[in-house]
Parts: sequence; C-alpha cells; structure tokens
Amino acid sequence: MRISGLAERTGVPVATLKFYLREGLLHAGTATARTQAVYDTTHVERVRLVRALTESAGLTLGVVREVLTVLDDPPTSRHELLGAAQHVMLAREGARPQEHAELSGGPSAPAADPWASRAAELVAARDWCAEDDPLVARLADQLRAADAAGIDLTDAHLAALAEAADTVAAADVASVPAERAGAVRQVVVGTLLTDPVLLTLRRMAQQRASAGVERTD
Amino acid sequence: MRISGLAERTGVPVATLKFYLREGLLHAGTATARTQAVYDTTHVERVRLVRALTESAGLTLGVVREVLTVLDDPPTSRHELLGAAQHVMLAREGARPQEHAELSGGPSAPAADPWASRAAELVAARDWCAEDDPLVARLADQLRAADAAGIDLTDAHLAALAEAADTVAAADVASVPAERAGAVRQVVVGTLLTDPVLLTLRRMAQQRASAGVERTD
DNA sequence: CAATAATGGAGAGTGCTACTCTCCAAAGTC
DNA sequence: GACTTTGGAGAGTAGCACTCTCCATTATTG
Repeated sequence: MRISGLAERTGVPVATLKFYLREGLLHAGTATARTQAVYDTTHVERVRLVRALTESAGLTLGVVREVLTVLDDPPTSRHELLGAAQHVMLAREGARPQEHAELSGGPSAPAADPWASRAAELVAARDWCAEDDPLVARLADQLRAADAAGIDLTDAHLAALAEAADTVAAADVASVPAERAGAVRQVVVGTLLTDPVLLTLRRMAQQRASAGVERTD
Repeated sequence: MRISGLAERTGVPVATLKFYLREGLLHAGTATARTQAVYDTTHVERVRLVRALTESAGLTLGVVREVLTVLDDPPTSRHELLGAAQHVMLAREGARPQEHAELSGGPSAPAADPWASRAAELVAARDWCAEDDPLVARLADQLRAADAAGIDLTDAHLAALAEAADTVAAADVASVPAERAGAVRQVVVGTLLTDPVLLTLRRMAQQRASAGVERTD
C-alpha cells in the first residue's frame, strides 16, 4: 500500500500523513525507490491510534508522541509503567500552571495550604499513592480551583468521587492482559480513551438521577 | 477597586482583564468618569471562575462564555438546566468530528453501527437518558475511537464505568442546593470542575489497585 | 516510449485560540 | 504641574494542527 492507500483506509488526508511522518508520529514505510515507499497494517493502526488519542482523548500531538514512545519501548517494571501512564496524564491539558503569586493582601493569610492537606488526607485514608506523588499536587490544584470558583465540595461528595475511582480502577487493573506489550497498551491507551467515556456516562447518569429527585421549589 | 486591584487580587495581568472585558467574559465596572471605573467582589469572583474553567476544566473561552450566559440567566425548568449543562459538556474539546467518510472498500461493510447499538443498549439497560440524546451519539463515537485504537472494552469494564458514573451522579444530585441560581452553578460549574478531579483520583486508585495485584509474568 | 499522475520530502502559509503589546487622551496622585 | 494609571481599541505574538505549494523522481497508461 502506498500513501494514498493509507489515506483511504484511515480517512486522513495525504498531506496530514506526510506531516505525521515528518513529526515522527508515524514510522516511515519501507522504501522501494528514492521516491517510493510502501505502508502496511502497522501504519494503519498507528494512524488510527493517533487520531483516537487526539480526537477522542483530546491529547496534543506532543503528548501523543510521548505515548507512542512508551508503547514502542515499554518500561520493564510495573512501577515504571504506571509512572509513564501518569506522566502522560499529567501532561494532559498543559503542564501545571506555575504557581501564580497569591499575593496576600486580604484579611486572612492561610497558614498552610488547606487544599494540599485535604488532598493528602484523602490519599492517606485510601492508602493510595505516595504523599509526594505529583498526582497529589495536581489534585490539590484542582480542589483549589473549585474553591476559587465558589464550589464547595463536601467530604461526602469527594468520597463518592473516590469510591467511583476505586470501582473504575479495579476494573482497569482486571482488564490488563498478561503479556507486557499488551499490558502497556491497555493501561496507557485504554485509560486515556475511557476517560471521556467515563465523563459522558456521568452526564447520562446525572439525567437519570435528577429525574428521580423531583424537587419542590 | 480599580483594574490594577482586580489584577492583584486575582493574579491575572491587567492586559488579560482588559481582554476579558472586551470579550464579554467580565462585566464592566461601575464607571466613575470617562476613563475610570471601579470593580467589586463580583468581578473578583467572575475572574476566578473564568480561570478555574479554563485552567482546571480546560474549557475554551468560547465555551466559558456559554457557561457564563447560563449562570447569568438561569433556565427555568430542571430539564433546561440539564440540557444546558450537557450542551456545555458536548462543546468540551471541540465539536463532534463531522463524520469522516469511512469509505467502504474493505472486504466487509458493517451492516449497522455496532458501537451505536452498544451505546444504546447500555443506556437502555440503565434507563438513563433518551435514546436519541446527543450524549448517546457521543458515547458511540468514543467507543468507536477506542476500538479503532485497538482497545477492546469488555462488557464488564464498561459496566464498571457505568456503575462509577451512577455513584458520582447520585452524589452530584445530592449536592445541589435548593435555590435556583445556586443549583445551576453547582450543577454546571461543579460538574465541570470535578471532572478533572475524578480523572486524577482514577490514576491514584490505579496505583493502589495495581500494587495489590503483583502478577507473575 | 511519451504523456500523465502519484510520491516523498521540505518549506511556507493558514486558521484558530488566548493572550500581550502599543497607543492614546482623559483622570487621578503626589 | 509632572508623573502615573485608566479605559478603550487595534495590532502583534506564540503555539498548535494542519494544509498548500514545489520539485525532482517514479509509476502507470495508451
């Protein structure tokens, strides 16, 4: 198959495929001449993977490149695998917004960061990841953002989110195949692509739940 | 407070605040002269809301504007409220990728869309939203993307995601305050800002879950 | 075997988003 | 009364994801 065939099979314009080749998102085909190369099913799969990660999971091409690197050269230890998966997670939607100076000038200056400690407590209660894991800092940022927006997240509400996360994670882990390469793919790609699914299901469930609670205003 | 005070209190540059004013993301201050206006706490709150929605929830300014419109002019019926919330959800991460012609040319042309029916089945089983709800189409797109990327999502895995969604939705609905304006804010903004929290918790829970399953390769 | 089409490769240009910068005259501050 | 700040508007910038244009080969077709 030549590049036009790859374009046909994937629905991606030739110009875009050339761009992916240049950007290293797609491995080169087997050259048959100076200006000719053939592509196979591995190319079709890779293009479809790139499109799924950008269109469905909303990743930037830079992050997609990192994901592909991990898939092509799977980490040896389980720990490294999860680390890689989470590194990608952290890269989602831009890096952390470098601490903007919360100039104290208000009536009360917070002694210690209350969101950081709340995040740490939650993690400790569930015996989840390490206290110094970057995910904890991220969670603290997200809680701080919610508070800044005037949303107060009750302990019960947060606990429900944690409970749901446990349910999902158990199923995630159960779905991981035995062989290493497949495992990496399943964890990294599977998680990234089911993130939006989870959010969509949440919206659907909200409709049902709110219909059951006909409030009397 | 003048614009520089607003900038100080929110940590957002004056230039950006002026931009928000021009774009209609921030209501004008009360003018005290031709080239002077004062801002109050409602402005501080609004700026913090805009930043939370863009930085934490990852919304574009266009979508943020829609959210603000809903908050400023709350829909009267509960149904409209959820509709508005979901409209925003659908606008997340760009509109649906207009159906790219999946040129049939392969050996087998699929009779009916298997992902659409799977999505419909799931919704029907849980008695969630209507079958023709745009969310169902979105879910189908997401399932299709996962499949195209070589991820096969088992019924058990999908069921776990649905179960988690139910858990979260129940807590979401329970957290809604009685008065209308607060309810809209809680549902729309609260959901948008806890979406990333849920995904972060999922990653944390995955670490814990995988640590418990030391597999023998 | 000559006319036409497709290919790989690389540079430049496009459209969109979210700012960021520069000006300006009027208003406030020291 | 010099200096700074403000509101307002236009223009410029940076990053992202393409998309377009060229061009010297190859490949295909009549």
